[in-house]
Amino acid sequence: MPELPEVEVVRQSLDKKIRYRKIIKVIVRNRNLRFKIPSNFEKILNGQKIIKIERFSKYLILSFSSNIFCIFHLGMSGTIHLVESGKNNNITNTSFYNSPSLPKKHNHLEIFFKDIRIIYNDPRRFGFFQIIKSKDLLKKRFNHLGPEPFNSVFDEEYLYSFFKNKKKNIKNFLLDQNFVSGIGNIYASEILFLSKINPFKKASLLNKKNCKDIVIFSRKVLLDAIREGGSSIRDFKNISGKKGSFQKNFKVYQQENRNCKRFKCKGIIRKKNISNRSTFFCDKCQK
DNA sequence: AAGAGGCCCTGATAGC
DNA sequence: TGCTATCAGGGCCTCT
Repeated sequence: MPELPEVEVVRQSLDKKIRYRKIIKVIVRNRNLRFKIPSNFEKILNGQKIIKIERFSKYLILSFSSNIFCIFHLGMSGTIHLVESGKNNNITNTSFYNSPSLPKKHNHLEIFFKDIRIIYNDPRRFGFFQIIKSKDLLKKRFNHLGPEPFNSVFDEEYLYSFFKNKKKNIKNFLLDQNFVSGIGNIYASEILFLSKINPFKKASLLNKKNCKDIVIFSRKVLLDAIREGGSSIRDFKNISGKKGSFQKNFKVYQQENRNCKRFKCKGIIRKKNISNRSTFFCDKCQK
């Protein structure tokens, strides 16, 4: 479900609601996620004070005052829900499940604060929670990931030299988190459209102008999407249940058979699979 | 070493 | 009101 913009929207809303708060209770209802939630998870989190909520790529990071960290990932279908109700926050009270905005199945985890709790829901279970015990280990955990598009390291030269002798197509590189972190299947198609690059194009064939455009439009698309509250193509919502609106700005994603939106372009938007992920592009203006 | 392919899971939707 | 096939915003592992 979430790419960098959606995860950032979740981070921002968590920051408003739970920063500086102390965890007073943790309930794990289902430990089965990508990695099993360890049996001492509740004990470790209980009593921790959150001093920061950060994000790297599509990962969220809770920093605790005791210098340990909890990282989590939403996978394809993970969502965080906020329950703000002093009265219903008694842990023995389950009536809040009747709230229409809260899912009834697949609630894996609940974290309680004074007057507030957050619930992690994940039908497909590709998300996960992990405890990281030091700053060094946190750094190591993300060591294999490439820079985010916003990082100054992610520039024309980085792309151009990275692509040298690479036979893979450019779409796959945008999805390769070792090359660049945070871009997912939606934004990859959007970035390539704005850059006028065909998603099937071999990376080694891209010139410097192509590389520069990818840098510029990666940043633009992700920033615009964050400003719009993310994209809600199925049911992405921020933690308070508000939908994002960037899906209204899609130029190619889910626009199969529509006319190309580029000024004076007579092309048609096509959908094709690349590595089993649907890929949208204009058959005329993306070379 | 790079790259292709499969797999982890449930749910919504399309087509018969 | 059935069944089956396909697809979905991610990432990791294995094989060649």
